[in-house]
Amino acid sequence: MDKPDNPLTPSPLEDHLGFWLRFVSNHVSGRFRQLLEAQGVTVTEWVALRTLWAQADTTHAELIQALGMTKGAASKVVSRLQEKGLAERQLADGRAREQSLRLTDAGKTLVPALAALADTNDAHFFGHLPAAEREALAMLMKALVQHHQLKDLPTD
Amino acid sequence: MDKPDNPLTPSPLEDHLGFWLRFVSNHVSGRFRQLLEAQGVTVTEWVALRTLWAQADTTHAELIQALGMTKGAASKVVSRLQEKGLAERQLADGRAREQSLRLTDAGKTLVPALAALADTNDAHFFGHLPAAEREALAMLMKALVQHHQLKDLPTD
DNA sequence: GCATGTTAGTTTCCATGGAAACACCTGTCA
DNA sequence: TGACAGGTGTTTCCATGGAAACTAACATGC
Repeated sequence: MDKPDNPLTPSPLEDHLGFWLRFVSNHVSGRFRQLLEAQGVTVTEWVALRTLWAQADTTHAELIQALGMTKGAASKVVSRLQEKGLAERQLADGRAREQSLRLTDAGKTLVPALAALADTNDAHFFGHLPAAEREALAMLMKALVQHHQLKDLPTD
Repeated sequence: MDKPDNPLTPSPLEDHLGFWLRFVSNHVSGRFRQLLEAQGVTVTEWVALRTLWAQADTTHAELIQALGMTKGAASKVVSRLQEKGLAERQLADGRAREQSLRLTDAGKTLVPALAALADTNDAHFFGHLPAAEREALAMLMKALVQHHQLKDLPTD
């Protein structure tokens, strides 16, 4: 955090809060990725599935928003889910272009199982912390989001 | 964090600490990525440059460790840095295979500038927080790393 | 009705990283 | 010395995502 006293001796990576956040965050989602992998699903696909679950008929635009990806990438995610038989595209009523996205029965069955993995993973990493500490961390993250008006989650 | 009362209603993504960590972390490194991009460097390349800076003659193995990537990917990073004229490979004395990696003069000039960007970015996101809060967050992240024995930073 | 600009979604091209095959060096042991 | 096991680094192949070109449908004005 502190400014280097001398530009010739750049501050070490570990001096940055961003470094530690990224370090932990990458491990958390990395482990989650492995759990999902065993179910044949990527993290991106999980977010998409979770989004489609939340709302019966989801718009392509809404999915883009939820995934924080470009429309091209989002389109490909849907195609992958379709190939896996987990979701399907349907034409919105009357429209010949706008789609409404929805889970297949297989998708509907899978989501709760994957959600359990997400719960498990979060518990694995943070379960040992006292509730107050977890709450404080969540509050701080949300405050940062609020303070900087951070919008959608960039998948990166 | 809390277990869902009913598996049919999976807990929302936002209930997970991992979600918020990832949300913030991705924004932090996303913004940093943009800053670096203006200098023609990727985040991975920055970490590599910073590593080579810290130690005059770095081993390929040490770089792999620092980047948290596979040796193949690390090899490609070095090639990119070489093409950009920022680093170079040299054969370790006597050896015909083992390399010692080092910055070029251009690389040495660039690192402090990029380090300033890193400082700037961290300050941008966390500078408004009281020092105690920043410290607490850093401590918590380091404690998590310690508790779970997290090793190198997975680039993801 | 139809031309034209806009919008929704797809496809193509490129960059990056993991996995694994590959190429080659080094050390050891017979 | 010479085979061979293990280590070091590169290359190839594949998956994923961004950027932008592209396609098709829709709306609007004439």
